[in-house]
Amino acid sequence: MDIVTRAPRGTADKLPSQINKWHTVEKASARIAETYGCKELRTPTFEHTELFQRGVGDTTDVVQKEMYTFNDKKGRSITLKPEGTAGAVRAALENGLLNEALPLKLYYLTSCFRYEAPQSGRLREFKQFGVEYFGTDSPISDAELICMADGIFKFLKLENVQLEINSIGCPKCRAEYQKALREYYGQYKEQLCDTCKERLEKNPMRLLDCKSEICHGFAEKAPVILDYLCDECKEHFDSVRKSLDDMNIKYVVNPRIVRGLDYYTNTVFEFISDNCGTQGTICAGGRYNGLVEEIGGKSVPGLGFAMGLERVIMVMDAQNADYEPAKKCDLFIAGTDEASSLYAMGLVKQLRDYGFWAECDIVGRSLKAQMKYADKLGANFSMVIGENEMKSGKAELKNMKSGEKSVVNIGENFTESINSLLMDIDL
RNA sequence: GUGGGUAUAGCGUAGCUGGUUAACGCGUCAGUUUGUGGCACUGAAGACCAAGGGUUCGAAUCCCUUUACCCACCCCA
Repeated sequence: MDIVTRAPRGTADKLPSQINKWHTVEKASARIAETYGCKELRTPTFEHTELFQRGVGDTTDVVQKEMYTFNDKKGRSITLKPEGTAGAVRAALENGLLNEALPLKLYYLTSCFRYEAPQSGRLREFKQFGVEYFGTDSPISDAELICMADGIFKFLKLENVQLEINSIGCPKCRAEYQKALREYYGQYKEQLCDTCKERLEKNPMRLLDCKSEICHGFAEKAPVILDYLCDECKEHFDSVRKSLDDMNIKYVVNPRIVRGLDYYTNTVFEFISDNCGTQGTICAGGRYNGLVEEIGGKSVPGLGFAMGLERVIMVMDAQNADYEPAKKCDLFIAGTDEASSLYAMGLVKQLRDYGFWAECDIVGRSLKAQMKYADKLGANFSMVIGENEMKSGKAELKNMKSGEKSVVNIGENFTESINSLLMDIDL
């Protein structure tokens, strides 16, 4: 196949027959976020590259290897957003949103772009639903945020989704912990895999989720971050846990969760399912108290999460979840000749003005073919207009499922005559 | 970047110990007597069998190369 007839690697068309799945998850997540007081924010698809270098972190894989970066015609370095948080923070700062009553609660639905090797549950363009809270440091807000994500999955009836939480502390206690990690892994340095040898200096926490057999083995006995939290961070984490318990939200503490984005502090969490290939994480997030300042604002605490919508849909597909049904045509009006087809078009227009999905023949089919087509559209009702009907001003409205017919006026008060009949249907 | 797999009509597949017009299901279109769909039946359109090269009298079928896609590692939502 020619390159122009093929979508770029790692992208996927969302076809009409599948679009109800997207509507289902997008509407559910947006509506639930709104019940938590979140307002929708839409930020540009691309930003200055520096924003992500600063926000996401210069040393992360996402920034180092996976960004779609290019120079625009004036030589500015531009990057397609690889995640949603940095742009949200930038927009909040730029537009003074943090100067109003806090907390500021935002949500967004957006495509993200990462240049990765595509596989199951991993695309180069993928869609995220995300939520960001700004201006609250209270552990209750961590719990509320997690509760929201949990609520979305419950609303969508996802099964076997496990919530894992951890705290990676503040910069102070993390430094202590990293020192301990370096000491621990230092004694096995020669045996570590090559990447881990490098990570040991730069970001020892990443050694914990290394999947090479040897490193993985060492991780089991490695020091645990939770033992190194300072009093404040420990108290925060305990409070978050208590709030979750109070809200009856089940979770497991997984001290090995290390997020790949630099901005996280304190609480981090993941919602995991084994129904989306080997990519278990369908939603992840946490607190990022240093990010706003890092990007150039005052010190304002923040926290948020992002859901990978393709993955959520994969899980729902695997679990045969219910999506909102595809819309069906309300009424098909068939014509028997040129004059009646034209008249049918006029009636259809009137119904459309009322908000109904009405159809008539626009390809010149025979009456029989029109009826077949009406059936394919899943039309709830059909009606045939011919010479007789035009003369008498009356036509038969046929319920396609039951076969019942009722007579309606097709003259002056057509819509009044038919309105209630169309509305009444509940097939 | 490293492995493994796949590539045949719009979609899903069969054919792959080489042999005349590449098959089937779904879908599309038309018809089964003229103004009524669903079911059934009949028929039609639609594929240079991913591309290029090689072996052979002859290749979708065997060999090589390339490309694309899928899956896994890595990393992440």
